[in-house]
Amino acid sequence: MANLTHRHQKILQRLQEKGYVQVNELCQQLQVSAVTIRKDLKLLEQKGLLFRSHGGASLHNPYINELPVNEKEKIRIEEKRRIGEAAAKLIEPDDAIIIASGTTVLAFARSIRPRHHLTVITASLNVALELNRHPETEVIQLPGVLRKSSASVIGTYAEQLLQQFSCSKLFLGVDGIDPAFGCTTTSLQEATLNHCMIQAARKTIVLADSSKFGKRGFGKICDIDEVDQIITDREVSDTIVKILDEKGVEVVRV
Amino acid sequence: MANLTHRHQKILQRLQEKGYVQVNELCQQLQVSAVTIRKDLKLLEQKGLLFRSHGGASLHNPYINELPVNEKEKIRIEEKRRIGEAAAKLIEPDDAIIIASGTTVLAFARSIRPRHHLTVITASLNVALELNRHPETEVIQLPGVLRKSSASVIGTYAEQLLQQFSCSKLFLGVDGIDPAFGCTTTSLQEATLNHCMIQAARKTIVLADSSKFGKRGFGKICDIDEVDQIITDREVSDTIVKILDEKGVEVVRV
DNA sequence: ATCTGTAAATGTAAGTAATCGAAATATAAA
DNA sequence: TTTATATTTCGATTACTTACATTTACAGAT
Repeated sequence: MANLTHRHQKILQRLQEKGYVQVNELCQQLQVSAVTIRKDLKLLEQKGLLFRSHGGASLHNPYINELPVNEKEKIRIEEKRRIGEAAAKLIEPDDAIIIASGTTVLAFARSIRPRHHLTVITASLNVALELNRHPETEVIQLPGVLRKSSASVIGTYAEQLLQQFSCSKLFLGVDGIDPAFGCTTTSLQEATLNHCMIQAARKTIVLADSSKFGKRGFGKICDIDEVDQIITDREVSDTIVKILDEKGVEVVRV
Repeated sequence: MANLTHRHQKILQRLQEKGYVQVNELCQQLQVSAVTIRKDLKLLEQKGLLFRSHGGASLHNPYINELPVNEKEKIRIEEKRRIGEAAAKLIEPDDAIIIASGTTVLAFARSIRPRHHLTVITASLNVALELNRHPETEVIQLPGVLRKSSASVIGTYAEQLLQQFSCSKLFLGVDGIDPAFGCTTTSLQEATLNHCMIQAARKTIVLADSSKFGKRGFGKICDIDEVDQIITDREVSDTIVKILDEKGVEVVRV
């Protein structure tokens, strides 16, 4: 019957189906006044079960999902700095490394203070410019079409050129790490290029803060066993670390 | 569906895909007035989710500030700006152009405000980042070893890749123009790459302020008759212009 | 069984705020 | 200049909040 909990169930059910509900709509369907619906939505919002907006409510926070690069960079900035610092310590004298693209590896590039000769191959223009400041570092820029959002190259030119190199380490940033599905990123072309990078390097080191775990992006880069090492922050659970360890992936938490 | 939050989501989604959105475009797609779209963009800008620009908005990351501001750039800055503006007017709809490297062509890149589709191939990372802001422009970055002083690539990778393109125009910056000896630059490798660019373009346009005339750099790029047009400032003497004219080079003084 | 008080649930009404577009004005680009 | 884009102002519409009234359910008293 016309019960409060009953209404809440209906509202949440509808929300699951459509991702969005409207106050007007619900009035009619549930045969109650708009004020009541608003009170319901307020309660459900307080419980964190939905997000209120003018005229209705939605299941997901519309603003937290797809933040642009600048904003993305501000998020978990401290974690990324620590991850970058830790990764920078892995660089050895006369290394030749590949650096992919993304905000995490840019933080890494900023942490590199080479004291010996270092060769870097990168797809990211920002990483290239950052490392070009160091006199001991030779930077090789990969070619290709520039992505608007990330200022890094993609495409077959880069993939072909990568075949001519063999580097000691690849430092890779990803959008999602799923022990079952592997590593993913938002764009398919970026994923393809990243996979070519893996093949051009003897060791693959993934840099990813804890928010990336359990997520899946659109484009699959590789299976998890193709990764040698993951550097992340302390918020990653022991359970995940154990699963990854069993698959032969070393996880470093900083 | 006519909801504010929905619109914001759509706008952000589109931004993520294309890196740029236009007010006009969004009006039609979302079936609201331009005023409303502007209000939306204003709100999203305040949230730090995008950057507003005339006629639209972009994700434009302000890394452009990190350009190497060496003394080279400061000198003859006004002349270079005027030369750049004049050169920008030569761009036609659906052009595919090559932009070399140097401070003069960077000034040129900043003057480009494309209204039609434009494809740009460049060796300079700064030019690439600058043009990456424009939604209508497809930027192709050439590969190679990064030069410390100019943040542009050199080397055989770029030379080989250039063989795969045929562009309508090349915009070239040089260090010296000598009617008898030809065009020169400081580095031999840069000269070689520049010559490959000339071969990949149907028309070669040299951008050079008056101080470059009569000088010779170390590396020879080409003979003077390989140049179709030179854009320079008014301080170049009539005598030189006449000599160049006889060799089939059109000189534009701005 | 029938009152009666209390609290929760819901509705009504009145005032407040948000949304949005039209027109006028201002500003920037060509 | 002309043209395109921005901003401002205003009014209409819709949604929201608040305060208070009504209903309902139920416990305890009569």
